[in-house]
Amino acid sequence: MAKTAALPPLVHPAREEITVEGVLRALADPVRLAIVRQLAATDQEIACGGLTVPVTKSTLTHHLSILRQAGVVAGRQEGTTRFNSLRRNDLDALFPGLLDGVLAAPR
Amino acid sequence: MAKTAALPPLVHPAREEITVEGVLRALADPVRLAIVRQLAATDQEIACGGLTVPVTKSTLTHHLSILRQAGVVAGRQEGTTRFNSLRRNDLDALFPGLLDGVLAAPR
DNA sequence: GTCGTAGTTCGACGATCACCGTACTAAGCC
DNA sequence: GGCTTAGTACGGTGATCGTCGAACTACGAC
Repeated sequence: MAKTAALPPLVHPAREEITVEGVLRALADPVRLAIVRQLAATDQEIACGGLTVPVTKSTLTHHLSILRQAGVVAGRQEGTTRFNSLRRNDLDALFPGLLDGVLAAPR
Repeated sequence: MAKTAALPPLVHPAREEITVEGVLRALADPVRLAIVRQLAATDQEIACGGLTVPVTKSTLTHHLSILRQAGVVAGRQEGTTRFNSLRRNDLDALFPGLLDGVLAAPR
């Protein structure tokens, strides 16, 4: 049948749907924090394969899914590649200072 | 024998010992977030019994212990009463904006 | 002394979570 | 067509977590 629009269900919460607790929960994991730091450091999209994390692909997918559902990162599909970016605007608007405070941390 | 100094084992991490991840983990729970919000709202010490949370005393003790170990709250013993306060200075110094961002959240 | 109050400690239980390997789909290239 | 690469979906497992009740300690008042 109509074949296309193949991929992108890719659900993201609207800005109003993002909760502090969800964001905190998402950030409260070393792997996910590392992902967020990398996204924040480059300030541009990074494909899954471009992220440096000490877990397997399936676990990485899991973490990205959590970050996406929490509203921390956005995903954009292009071919077989999924580009991830930080939803800095939304987070700064909702919780001003939170992200910067986290990223300002010593490590 | 030497009778006193009865109280304060009560370990708190030094400011340098506080980690972002620990703080995020501590805040990533509805009950603990409620505790922090109450402490921030009154901006003064609150005894365990003065906190309004939907859990039993033993669970409350557990949550306060986690918050204390993470460096989010400080505990001061006085008689049988334990007074808890937010370590706002330390948190603001380490992660400027983090706490305010969390507290600024809609709910 | 006895009693009540404030809070902690100790299991224990159920739920959630992070992690993995395997199997799978989709796109691009030969 | 077949092959490879990018990433997801599906169990499954072991660990951690939030919760509770019961037993306990410490202080204060009577």
